[in-house]
Amino acid sequence: MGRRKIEMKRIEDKSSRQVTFSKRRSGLIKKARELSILCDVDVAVLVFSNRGRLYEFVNSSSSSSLSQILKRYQDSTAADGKASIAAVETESSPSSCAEVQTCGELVKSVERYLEGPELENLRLEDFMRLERQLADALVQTRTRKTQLMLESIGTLSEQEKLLKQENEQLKDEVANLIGIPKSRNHKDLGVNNLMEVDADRQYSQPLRTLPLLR
Amino acid sequence: MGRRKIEMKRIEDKSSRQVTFSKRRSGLIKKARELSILCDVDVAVLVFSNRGRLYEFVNSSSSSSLSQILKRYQDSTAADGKASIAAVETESSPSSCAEVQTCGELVKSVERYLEGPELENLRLEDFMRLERQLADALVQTRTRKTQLMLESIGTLSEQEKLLKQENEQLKDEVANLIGIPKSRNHKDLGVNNLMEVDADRQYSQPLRTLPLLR
DNA sequence: CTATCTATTTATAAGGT
DNA sequence: TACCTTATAAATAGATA
Repeated sequence: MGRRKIEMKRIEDKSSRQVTFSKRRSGLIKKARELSILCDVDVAVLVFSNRGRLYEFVNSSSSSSLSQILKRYQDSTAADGKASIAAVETESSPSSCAEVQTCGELVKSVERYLEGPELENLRLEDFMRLERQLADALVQTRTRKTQLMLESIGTLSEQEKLLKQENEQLKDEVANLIGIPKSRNHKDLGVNNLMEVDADRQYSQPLRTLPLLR
Repeated sequence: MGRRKIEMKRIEDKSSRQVTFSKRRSGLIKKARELSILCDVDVAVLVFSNRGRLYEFVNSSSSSSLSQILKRYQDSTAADGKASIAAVETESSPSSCAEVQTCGELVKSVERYLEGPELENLRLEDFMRLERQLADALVQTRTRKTQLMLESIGTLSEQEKLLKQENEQLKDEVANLIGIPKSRNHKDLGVNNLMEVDADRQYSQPLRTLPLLR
């Protein structure tokens, strides 16, 4: 429904993809709103941009747990967004494995709690409270996980940069030792090229999947 | 975009509302699919019909936590459905308040875990595992909550039945004692009618809102 | 990037089968 | 009930500011 028909495949041109994203996203959310009004039903639409931003529609009349879940989800991503800014300037990931014991203990207590016989003796109110608190814990856990992922990415990209510099230096040294047969030609330095490709992969893949893993 | 423009408000005619629901729902999902393809982004659309049926679109390329959350959500509601059948034949809710201590302890350990300084020393893998386990715990908690709600409803409906029987007996006794002015007429026994209405409300309202509270 | 402007395509309301 | 038809409303692709 424009000047001409378009193929149903990924739009390759970045800027027109962005424009289409903006237009169609608002169109989708408008349609969702109309559907919920005209037909008096609950509708939720979530759209994640490739940069991890969340655009959502949830009709307000649904005070259902669905909207609560989605709101929580939104909150967690909002928190992540702030975390991502902070994470860049954080020092490299500590990865001390000493405290895993604590994690195991927590998990065990959760499992004990949910599987033990005392489960039968709790009241509805207790479960509603527990539900809220578990959901909050889950949000916080996810936020921390994303933070760690961003830190990993930062560390890896630093390492990549250092390796590239080192490679350049080594190439220069090799060229000097041999005697400059040709100027720096990337094609005949297979090993170094492979390393660069590997480094790129480590750097870019987490970025592509990260918004999905929150 | 039809033969004529329509007002943006709930369609009152039931059958044309149903037709519009069907058409616009599929339109919305088509648009969501197109957006996800053209712009290479993750999109989720959830539509709940008034009869509780869920129509969804989640673009398949996202093995994301979003679809996982929604799948979990679906699973938990499916599990709840089975629980509802079993819950009717369960005995009345125990509501022993003795074990709340355990609940508080669990919550505290979760909070301690997420707020304490040892949080900084855990690795990414630990948080991914913790996330899964918290999500599972959340699903189980929600299932148990729904079960308890259904049990409450069952108990209330039992009580209602017993109260009605008792009322009938009392009416008969009163009629016999006074001397049978008229045969059992419901209209002039205002108090009993009020009780019946109340009992009905307690029974039917939770049923109507329950799917939203899962 | 954001907003407007139209020629077109697309969605769909009303009606028919 | 569910699926066609078609006139019309709405969305939007591409261009332009």
